[in-house]
Amino acid sequence: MSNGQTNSTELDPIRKDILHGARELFIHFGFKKTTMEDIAKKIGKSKSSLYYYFKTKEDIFEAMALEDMEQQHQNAVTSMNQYITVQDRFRSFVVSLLRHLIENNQQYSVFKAEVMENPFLIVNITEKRNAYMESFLKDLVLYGIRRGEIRELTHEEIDIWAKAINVSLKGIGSRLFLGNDQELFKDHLGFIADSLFTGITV
Amino acid sequence: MSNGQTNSTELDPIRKDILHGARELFIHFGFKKTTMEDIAKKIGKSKSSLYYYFKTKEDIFEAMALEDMEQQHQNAVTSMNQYITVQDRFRSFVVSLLRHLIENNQQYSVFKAEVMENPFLIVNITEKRNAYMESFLKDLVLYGIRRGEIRELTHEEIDIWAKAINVSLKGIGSRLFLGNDQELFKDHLGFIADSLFTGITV
DNA sequence: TATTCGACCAAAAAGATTAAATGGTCGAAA
DNA sequence: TTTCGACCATTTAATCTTTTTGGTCGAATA
Repeated sequence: MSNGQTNSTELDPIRKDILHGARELFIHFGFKKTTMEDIAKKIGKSKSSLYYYFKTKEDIFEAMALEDMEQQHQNAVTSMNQYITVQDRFRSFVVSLLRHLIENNQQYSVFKAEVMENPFLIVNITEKRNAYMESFLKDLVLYGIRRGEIRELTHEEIDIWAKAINVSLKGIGSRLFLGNDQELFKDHLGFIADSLFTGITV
Repeated sequence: MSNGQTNSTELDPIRKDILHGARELFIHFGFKKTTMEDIAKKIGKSKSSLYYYFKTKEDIFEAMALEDMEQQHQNAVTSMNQYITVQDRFRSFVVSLLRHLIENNQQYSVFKAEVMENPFLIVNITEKRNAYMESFLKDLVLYGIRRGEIRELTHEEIDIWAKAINVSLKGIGSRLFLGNDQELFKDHLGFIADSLFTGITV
C-alpha cells in the first residue's frame, strides 16, 4: 500500500524505522559508503524489503532530509507564534533557524563533505526548501503590511524581497555552518535578523 | 627581479601577457585542462619562463582572479563615489557588483564547474575578498554614523553587520550566478540594496 | 644582472583490464 | 500486504602500465 511516492512523513512505523536507521548511517558514513544492505541489516530486514517502501536509495536520503527540514521549520514556526508583531516574529523565526544550525553543526560533519561531492542529492530538497521559505516569507510580509508594520510593497517587490532574504539567510547559514566564527555570531542572531528586517538607519 | 611574491598587478608587461593569455585559456578550458605549456605557447615563450614570473600554476590562477576582483571593486567604488549619502553609496556599490555578475555570467560558464570541482583554488581569493569586503563595509558604516544616517552601533555590531551583509550579498550573488531568475532581479537590484540597508518597515 | 630555455625528473593523471561490490528487479512465499 | 532469496546489469575498486604535466636546474643569452 505505501509505495515510494508518499510525499511527507508517513505514519507507517517500518518506514520510520528505515528513515531512522538510514539517518544514523548517513550521518556517520555518508551517502556513498552507506549501502542498502547496511540499512537493511540495521533494521533487521532484507535489502529487497527496502524497495517496498522506497523506490531508490536517493529517495531514502531525500525523505530523511525532508523530515529534518520540516522538523526544523516546525520548531521555527512554533517559536515564532509566541509573538505578535512582524518584527518579533521574523526575529524569532530567523534566530530559531540559525541557532539550530550552530547547535547541530557537529552532528553533520561527515555529511558536509558527502553533500559537497554529490550536489545532485540536495537539488530537489533545495528546491522544495526555497519554495517553502519564499512562500513563508511572502506570507509574513503580507501579514506585516496588514498590520501596518511594513510599508506598502508591490507584489513583485514582495516576491523579490522573499527571494533575496531567503538566499541571504542561506549565505549566513553556510557561514555559520562552515566558518569558524560561530561564537561571534551566536549572541547576535537577533541583531542580524533585525538588521535584515528594519535596516540599520536611524 | 620580479619573482612570484608580488602582491598585486605589476607593471611588468610580460607578467601581464601571461595573465592575459592564461585568463583566456582558463575561461575556455578550465583550470585542469589548461597546461603550463598551453599558456607558454600562447604567449610564445617556453614553459620554464613562466616559472620566472610565477611560482606555481595556482599562483597564476590566483593572480588572474585577484585582478578581476580588484577591477570589479574599483568599478563599484568609482560608481559609489558619485554619491554622498550612505544609502545612495551602499545602493550604488551593491548594484554595481551585482549587475556585473548578471552581465558577465555567460563568460564564466565553463569556469563555474571547474571551480566547483577544485574549491581549493578559490579559498585564498575568497579569504582576501571577505577581508576586503568586510573592512569596506565597516568603513561605510562608520561613515554613515558620522553623517548621522546610521544609528550608533557597538564595534561588535558593526563587525557582525559587515560579515552578515557580506555573506548575504554572496548568497544573492550566487543565486544570480546560478539561478535562472536574473530577469526578475535585474531591474530590482536597487530595491534589494535598499531593503538590506533600510529594511522594509514603515 | 635580468631573462629565457632545453633537458630532466618525480609525481600525477589517463588508460586498460580484471575482480568485487552494489543498486535495483522479480517471482515465490508467508 | 509484506518479506525475502536468487539473480543481473552497472558501478566501483584494485592493479598495473603508459603518458602527461608541474616544477627544477644549470647553461646560455643579451
